[in-house]
Amino acid sequence: MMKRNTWQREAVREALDTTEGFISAQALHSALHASGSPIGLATVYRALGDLASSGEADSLQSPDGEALYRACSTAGHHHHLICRNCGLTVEIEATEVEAWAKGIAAEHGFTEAAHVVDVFGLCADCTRPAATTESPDRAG
Amino acid sequence: MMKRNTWQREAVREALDTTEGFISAQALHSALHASGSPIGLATVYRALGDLASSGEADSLQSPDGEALYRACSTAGHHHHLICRNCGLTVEIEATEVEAWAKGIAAEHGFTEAAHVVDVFGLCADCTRPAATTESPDRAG
DNA sequence: GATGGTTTTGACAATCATTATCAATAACAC
DNA sequence: GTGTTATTGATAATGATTGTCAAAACCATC
Ligand SMILES: [Zn+2]
Ligand SMILES: [Zn+2]
Ligand SMILES: [Zn+2]
Ligand SMILES: [Zn+2]
Repeated sequence: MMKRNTWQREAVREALDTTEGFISAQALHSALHASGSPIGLATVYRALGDLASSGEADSLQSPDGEALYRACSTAGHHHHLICRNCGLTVEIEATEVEAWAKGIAAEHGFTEAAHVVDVFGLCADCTRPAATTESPDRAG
Repeated sequence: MMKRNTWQREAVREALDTTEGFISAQALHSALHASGSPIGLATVYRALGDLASSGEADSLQSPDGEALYRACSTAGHHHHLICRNCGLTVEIEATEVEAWAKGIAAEHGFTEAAHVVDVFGLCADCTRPAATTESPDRAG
């Protein structure tokens, strides 16, 4: 079962690359359609799933259970600092946490420890006194 | 709009208390029904939502986007070490992680930082060579 | 360039968790 | 007890994700 290259997969990869922050499969599909692509929704789901499992994309569950994806720039294992207002995402290393997680697991007799570590907050821009009434757009 | 006490809410709280590890709204509803309670599904969802937002219960999103709940024994903010096989959960404090999260956020100009930090693994019991063919039950 | 076995696609149906409805019911202050 | 009002629950609605499967696209080979 050899993988084949299709413009659809390439389109998804590219769309994801040009997207700032995390985006849902639905949103990415809309974006592609908006830019004229006739790609199907199911295909976007499949492509994103593949990218995620091959490590080319990061994925996480939004608080309301939606799966979000993001082009992954750092090769190895890493985590994210995400602006909950504009979606801006920073890839971060968490050496301390890696060690801590491993330690706490061992300490309790757990093996094969994996972990979920994400930090959400307001980026510098979004922090500027919301007093200015205007707030940055949410998800492009 | 004053909150009222109903046997339904109490039932949910109790069911959650007697449950080891995290459980979904659907599963908790089934469990209640199984034990003879005629409580409605929507009510279970509402009760769990309330418990979670009042801090009496912890909640997290399972990898497949399901919301899971657990009676919270520790009052303050804390994290979890969860057995991905049997659901056994250990509440853990992580002073280091708190500091790290706060630091990394500030370092990047982020404010109002919150974080999601959970460790998944196999507990000591579940680690015993799966060679014994038999494995502990999943979710009660 | 044509051919053929396979993989991939996509329109649409099917799932499945969660939320919205809204009339009937139960809490509780008086 | 009575009235006001929050709560319940059967059911419909929503919305994301997955399954289906014939048609289309890939690509190694002729
Ligand atoms: Zn922002
Ligand atoms: Zn890590
Ligand atoms: Zn276990
Ligand atoms: Zn914490």
